[in-house]
Amino acid sequence: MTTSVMIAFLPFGATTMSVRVRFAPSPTGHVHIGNIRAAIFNWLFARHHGGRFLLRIEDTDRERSTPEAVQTVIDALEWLRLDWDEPPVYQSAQRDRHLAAAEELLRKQLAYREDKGQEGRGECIVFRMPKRDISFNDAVKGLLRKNAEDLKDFVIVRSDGTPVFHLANVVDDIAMGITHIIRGDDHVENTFRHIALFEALEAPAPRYAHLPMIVNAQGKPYSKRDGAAYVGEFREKGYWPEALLNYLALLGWSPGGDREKMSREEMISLFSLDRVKSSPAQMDLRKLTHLNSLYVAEMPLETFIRHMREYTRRHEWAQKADPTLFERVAGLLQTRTPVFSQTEAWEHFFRDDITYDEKAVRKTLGQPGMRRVLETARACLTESDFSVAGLEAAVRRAAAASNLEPGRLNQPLRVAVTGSATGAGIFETMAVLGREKTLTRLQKAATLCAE
RNA sequence: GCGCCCAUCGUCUAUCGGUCAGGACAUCAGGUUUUCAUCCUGGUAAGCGGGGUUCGACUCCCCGUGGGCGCGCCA
Repeated sequence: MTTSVMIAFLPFGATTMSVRVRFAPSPTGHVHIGNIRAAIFNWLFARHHGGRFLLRIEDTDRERSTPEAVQTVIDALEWLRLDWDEPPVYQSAQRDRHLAAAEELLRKQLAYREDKGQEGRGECIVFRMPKRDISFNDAVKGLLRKNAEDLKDFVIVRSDGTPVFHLANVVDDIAMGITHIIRGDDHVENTFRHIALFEALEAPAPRYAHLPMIVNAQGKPYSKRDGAAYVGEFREKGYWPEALLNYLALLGWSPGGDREKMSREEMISLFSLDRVKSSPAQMDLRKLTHLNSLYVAEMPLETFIRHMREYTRRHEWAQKADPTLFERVAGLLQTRTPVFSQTEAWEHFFRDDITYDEKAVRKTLGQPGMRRVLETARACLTESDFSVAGLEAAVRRAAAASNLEPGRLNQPLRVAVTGSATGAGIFETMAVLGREKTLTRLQKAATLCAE
């Protein structure tokens, strides 16, 4: 018999009780991807069980915990639509409660005052770890056990009178009625202490689930230097929240089988802690981007337009862009936009001057006789209407007139008109660009051509 | 150093003792397309090593090896 039976745990089955989980970030000015992933799992778990998802701001570090930093957390959650069910609890406001708990432990001889000498000035309050083994059944890692001799007493109130993380955390969880704690792997070792605290405070311990870390290619914790690491960065780079949510949910969890792309409703109904892996997962930006492009491609055009307006706002060319033209370009480029921030293919539609890709120019316009070929094309296009079909016919005529196979003229035209060798269909592009711009650019491009 | 945890294609994963070890990203080769991308078809690619248990092990156990986490008056 292990001692774990002596510790009161909340009932095992989530169905017979109302689930209350929490996301408890310390506001630092940014929300790390690993943290938000913990929030996602908590949220999915709560929604799956019809429970409550709560928010607790661990703002005990007064230096860093500015209102702006708190807002960053709120923004991240709102952006991903991880809604919480009760007003946020601010840990800094719970101090009396924390200290009262410490006093109670002191009274019960479960904690003691001590002057540790070191940097401390005066006495701090130390929690007395029970002299026996502690074990608990982690929902993802299984039975975890720690021997008594590996568990040391620890400080719960500093000599300056401020409560330490462990105390605050447990006291708040009790006050908030938390039933399941779903958090990062790095907290596993703390759990033994926390369980002892729950017991000492005569509260049933919640069920624990420790999520594997998100790591980089070197197996180290994923950080800013490995690419985007904060929620805000993903947003800036133009990832769609549904795609990021989907991708992050798949990091360490899988519904089984081949399911990958899922709506949030599907994830909610499929989610379960026992399908969470216990090995670390490596972040793969390429897969995220691929998933994102799928989401972008399938969203309603109006939604795409709305977001592209937002993402292009900082570009000068977009500020004065004709709304109708903007919409037509969006229609042309939606399926080739992996992330909202990728606007290279947009720019030339809205500018008078275009920049030519040197390599593309050399390869196409640099061909002998190209100046005459373009002049012929320009003549044919001048006579054409600017519908897609009309343009295609005109280009075919121009190709024939220059003794070129059908299609051989397309790339030179593309480079002449857009400056680039890649892009949407050339007929569609010219149609959207319109007669005036197309013809002007063709004329201009002649100067870049070989004789 | 001590304690704990982890280990399937390059990456994310499926598999709950019996599978030609499946899917996705990436990659390669074809095809479609007016370019690129998309899309379609196909290919390369995995059970860390060694012992057990079992008729049978990726799956269970043990020992290695490798990696991670923890060991604060940080959170």
